[in-house]
Amino acid sequence: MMDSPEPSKNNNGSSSSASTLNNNNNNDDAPSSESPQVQESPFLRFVKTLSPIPTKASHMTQGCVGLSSPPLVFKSPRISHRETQLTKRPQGTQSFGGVIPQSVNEGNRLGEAPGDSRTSNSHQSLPERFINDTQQVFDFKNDENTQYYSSPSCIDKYLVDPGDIDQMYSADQDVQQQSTDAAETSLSDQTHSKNNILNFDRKDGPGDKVEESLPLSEDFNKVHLEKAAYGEEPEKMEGEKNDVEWSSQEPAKLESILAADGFDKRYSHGPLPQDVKGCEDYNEMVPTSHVTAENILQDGSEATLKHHGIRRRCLQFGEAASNALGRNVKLNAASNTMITVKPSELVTSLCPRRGSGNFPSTSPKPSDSSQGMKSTSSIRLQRMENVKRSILSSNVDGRSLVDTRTESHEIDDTVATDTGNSEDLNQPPSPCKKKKKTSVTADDNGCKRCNCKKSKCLKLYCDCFAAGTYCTDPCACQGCLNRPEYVETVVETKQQIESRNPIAFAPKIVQPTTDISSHMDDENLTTPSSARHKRGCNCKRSMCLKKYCECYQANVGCSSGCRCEGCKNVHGKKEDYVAFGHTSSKERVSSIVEEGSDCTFHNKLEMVASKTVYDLHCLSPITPSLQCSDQGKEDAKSRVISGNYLPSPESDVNMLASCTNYTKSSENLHGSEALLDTNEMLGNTPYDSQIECSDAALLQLTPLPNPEQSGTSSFSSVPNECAKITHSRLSHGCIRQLPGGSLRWRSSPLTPSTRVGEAQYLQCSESDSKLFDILENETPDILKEASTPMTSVKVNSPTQKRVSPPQSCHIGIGSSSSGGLRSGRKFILKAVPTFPSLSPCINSKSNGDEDSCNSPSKSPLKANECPQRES
DNA sequence: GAGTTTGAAACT
DNA sequence: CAGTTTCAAACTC
Repeated sequence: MMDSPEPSKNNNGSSSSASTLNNNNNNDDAPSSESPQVQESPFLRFVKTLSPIPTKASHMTQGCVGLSSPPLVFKSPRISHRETQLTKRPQGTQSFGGVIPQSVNEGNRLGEAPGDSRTSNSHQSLPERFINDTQQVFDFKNDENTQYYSSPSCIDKYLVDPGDIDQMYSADQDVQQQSTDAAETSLSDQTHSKNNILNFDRKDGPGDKVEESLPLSEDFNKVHLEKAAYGEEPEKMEGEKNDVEWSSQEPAKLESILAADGFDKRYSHGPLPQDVKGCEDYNEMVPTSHVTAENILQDGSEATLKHHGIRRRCLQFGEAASNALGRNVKLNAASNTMITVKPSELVTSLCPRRGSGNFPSTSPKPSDSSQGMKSTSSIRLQRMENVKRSILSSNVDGRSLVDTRTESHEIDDTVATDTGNSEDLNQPPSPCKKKKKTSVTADDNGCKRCNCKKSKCLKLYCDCFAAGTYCTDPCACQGCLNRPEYVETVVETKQQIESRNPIAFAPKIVQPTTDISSHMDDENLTTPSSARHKRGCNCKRSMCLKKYCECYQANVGCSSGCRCEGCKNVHGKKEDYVAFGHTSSKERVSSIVEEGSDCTFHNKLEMVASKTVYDLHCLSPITPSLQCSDQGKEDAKSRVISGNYLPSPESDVNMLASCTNYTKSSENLHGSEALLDTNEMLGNTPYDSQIECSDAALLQLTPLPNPEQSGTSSFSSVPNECAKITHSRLSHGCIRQLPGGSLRWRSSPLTPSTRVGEAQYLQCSESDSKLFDILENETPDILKEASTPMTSVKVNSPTQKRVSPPQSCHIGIGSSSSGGLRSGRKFILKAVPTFPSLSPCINSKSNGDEDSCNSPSKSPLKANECPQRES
């Protein structure tokens, strides 16, 4: 870290140089970090001068390392990136304050961030530590990450509260950066929102654009943050374009380039706070997100960032509101425009993008991407297809890597385009914005955009609103109030709707508690056919063969909950579902069992689950992770054979864990990719699944890195397995909830490093809440306890209505018995309850939010219960 | 691009 | 809870 930053700084004179530097740094970093050289480096010196605390890079790093054992965690490049990003960002802003002004100012606006110094000042010494840590972690790779400075504060927090990375970031950034500005900004924002509200009817006053454009452009901005941060939008745009081109190029180049960009961006962050004042922060803005995004880019996980950026759209209103209060992170592009990035969005974006291994070909056109960033779901769908293709096309690791990057490139493109589109809906659309206002609701990317005329986008008629996201530029809505400016209105409206229907914002698609894989459609390899619409459709004339049918639109089959007439849903007929549902899993099991050896029913179930998972992995174009999947698969089987009572979930978990382990041990990068891949795999699933995938990936990642977790969750004990299962399931089902729940990351149970990575990851994801849910609900027990030190997990999602599918059930299933599998069809509304599996009955804290296994409503039942019951 | 169809959401 | 209206997307021309 230290090294990279330094060189970057030194080189910073030119962004281009930065990129090269980064590359060089990568090479250099490792040694430097290890050796005292680092201390000697000018950067360190500078830092020392700045920070009262003597730079003990080694110490710091060691301490951190010891705690988190970052290297392991970071093995997966992406994760590490994230982590680094997390740490870095804060530092970047903070440490930079001191350092940047000197060197960094360069092209980037780093120099602009005088305020940064303010924010960072107290922590200046910390950065070194952090850097060291990060260096260690990342040295193995490029470490574009290394470039930056880990934020000392982050480190501290990290150390202190591994669990709350999110908070850290949010807190750090918010507190530090925003602390000074935040109050003002928040106030201004609120006032803004009020003003906006007052004005809300106004449609596109030119003046409005200026004001609104900034906030509205959030999503875009988010995406752009990275770009904007540089202040190089044009260049960046080009750079992004280049990225796209790069996709085909060698990863190394990409990384280097990305690193360079990321570097600039990072620096840009520093300035942001300052600029931010001028700009209003968006509620959505999340410091962490910014960090992650940037970091990700740097890491070569660029794709991830990009992915994240893609997702930007998802806003959980509740969160948004909260964010508005405090969390908003402001990034200043070189220009006055502020770009806000939501972590959640970022994260979510990751999944979808990843999903499309084919990015280059399938990658949404920039223009398209720009148009619709809104609905992640739509994106997901498209990606699913892409993923399928990719999966089908390639399983090769290297390929997968390439693909992921390409995806990232795509993301970049989208981002670039997005950046272009920052205008309000009402406002005259930028060229890109309302391009397709036509009937199409989703972009090529799958981003949805609404076209509401009378609902003001404050009713469920509005897809954006229903999805818990703000309308974006691509939207062609009129009189839209579903914008950051109107957070209050949005939140109130949402609350009202929720009061009427608590699960109104819950994910519509839920997976049955039973094995995910059992119903995998061949067509939709990634999409479990088992997924069903929460409420079911009511089609009468479309026969569920057109998009009028929500089930069909979601690529899920109709279920018993549907009241459709003449159902001919290609994804699954209602009748079939009813009849098939129960038996299908068993049948599948039997078939699978044939392959496997003698197994008990449970084992069979596990087999099935594992198999499904395995299949998914296999399908996914992937990195080693997939390969790992094989191992994992076997592991799962072996486990099953061994008698692990945990059925499918475990196997899945095991699979994942094994994969992750494998990746970690073997290749850090691969590990990250693997995660991505898995996510992608999952991502194919219609809507929720993608999220789940991401979650799964996260989960996977997390467990390994953390010794504790590994111990707890990963392999050894059954409970661990349960936890794993829960994780996996969580990943599958829990995350889903997007819209409603606005969960905040609080703690990740994982070790610091892992936590950090996770946190970043999570934060990045659009579905912060989702991830959160997952973590909290799923990991919860295990992670919480295991990771204990940091276990502060909070579920803040105001909405929290996640109807996450089955996860709880899954958990239950996984934990206890096949019961869940047997039932097969239970849908869990709220995903996340807790991880019952790990600890026999640990109630996730509160997750009460969501449904227990079956109840869509917030059943008190928690994961604990589920397993028990089922058992 | 305009108009129609459709079904969810909202309302009564 | 059922029926009706409103709404916006999907679809057709």
